[in-house]
Amino acid sequence: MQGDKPRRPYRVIADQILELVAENGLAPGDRLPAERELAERFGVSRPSLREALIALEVEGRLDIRMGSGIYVGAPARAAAIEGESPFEVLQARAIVESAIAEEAARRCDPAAVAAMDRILARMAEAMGDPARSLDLDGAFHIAVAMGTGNGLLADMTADIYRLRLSPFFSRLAAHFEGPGTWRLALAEHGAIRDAIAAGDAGAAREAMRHHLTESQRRFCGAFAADAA
Amino acid sequence: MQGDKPRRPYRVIADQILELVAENGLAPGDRLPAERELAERFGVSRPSLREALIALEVEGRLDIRMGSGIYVGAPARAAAIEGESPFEVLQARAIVESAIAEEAARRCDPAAVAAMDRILARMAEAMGDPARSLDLDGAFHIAVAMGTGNGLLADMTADIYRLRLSPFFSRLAAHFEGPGTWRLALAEHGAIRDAIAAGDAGAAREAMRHHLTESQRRFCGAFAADAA
DNA sequence: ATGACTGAAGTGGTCTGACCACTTGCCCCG
DNA sequence: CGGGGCAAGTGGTCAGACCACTTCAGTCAT
Repeated sequence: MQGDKPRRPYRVIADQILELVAENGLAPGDRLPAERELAERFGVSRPSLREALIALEVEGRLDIRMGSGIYVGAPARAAAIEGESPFEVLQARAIVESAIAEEAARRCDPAAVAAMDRILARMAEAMGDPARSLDLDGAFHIAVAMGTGNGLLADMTADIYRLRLSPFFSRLAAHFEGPGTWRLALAEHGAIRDAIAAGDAGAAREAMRHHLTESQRRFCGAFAADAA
Repeated sequence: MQGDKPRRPYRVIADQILELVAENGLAPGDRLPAERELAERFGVSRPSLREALIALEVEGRLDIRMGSGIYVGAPARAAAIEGESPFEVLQARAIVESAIAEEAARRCDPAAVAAMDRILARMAEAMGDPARSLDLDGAFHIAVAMGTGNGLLADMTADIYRLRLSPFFSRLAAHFEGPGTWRLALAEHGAIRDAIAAGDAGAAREAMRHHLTESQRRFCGAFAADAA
């Protein structure tokens, strides 16, 4: 049972770094202590510390300059990522991905449909494996976006999906995701695929909205159970 | 002037990893070679290789499991996409922002409409100032997204608009943006605002699509002039 | 023949200590 | 006062060792 995925070790250190930033009231552009000092302070080796720093840099929270030091990054990106609630994520997905599915149906690209088919086949095989199911769920949504032939839309879909994968969201989702719900999702995916393959823009839009609305409904049920 | 920021060393290795994934047709869930093998293959030390792996994990492109291996991550980004072309940006905007305008009209939030009004008034005053017009254009689109009451949608709108502000895009756009076109844009914005205020979802959707399609048409004209 | 347990091999995670490349600041000289 | 050089401090990388975890294969018991 996958349950709660253990936290990545570099995450633990990364959080300690963020706490230090907060405690010292460091603002964008302010300099953190040197790696050697941070490593000693947190009681870890420098390579381990660096892993955490790189994670934070990738997220835009830090800016690392060779020979110079480590600086607090520009806030815009970081703040945005923290702020979204699961409901906002789901709502945004319903709005955006419905429009994307509609466009994919207009274009009706056989290669995209073939990719969806491959993913659906693998989803069917992966029913007992929640992590795998989740991976393939994301891949399916990206494949739909790829069906628009617009790389930016695919990127955006991936970006929203990534929010779906945040630890908080995942912990709650674990309550309602199982073979039963993945079977439902698979059927809903199939309906989306069929509408796109048929070039039926309205149906594709409705199928995607239905899928994400149902997902939201399932999620709300899980949230209520979590609160109880 | 920031110029070209030198590439982060772990990025270089990360890109090599992504190439390897692409060359071998690896799909989500597929396993990569072990760290030791990858480090040898790329001619780097294992800690350096790990830094790249962690960057890719943070981005959701890889999934690293202790004792098990490195796997291609959930929503593999459309890796082939280098940079979004202006046409892709405009198309994506038409698709996504139309859906957003539709949702804003459904919600019909008076505060959002008031915000749009304020921006439109300032746009009218700013006709002779292209930079100001551009700022206000962006602000208007974000205000529409705020009308959905969904912070993530507002963020996404801001993110796409940011692409609109890229140097390449701006250079081309400068050919067709002037008081005449800003007057047209203002009128189009007005139509969007009116549809949203009236709670007419269909009209809002069409007004936004018309605005962005017209913007695209104006842009295509500029592109042709640039090529000549 | 099947299932469970154990051990080995392979995996990622971490450390130490050394060295390299880059940046910044200070001092000296013209 | 300005420019150049050097030292100190910074991040970047490496090699080699060891640890914790996972997976798979083989063996034993039922």
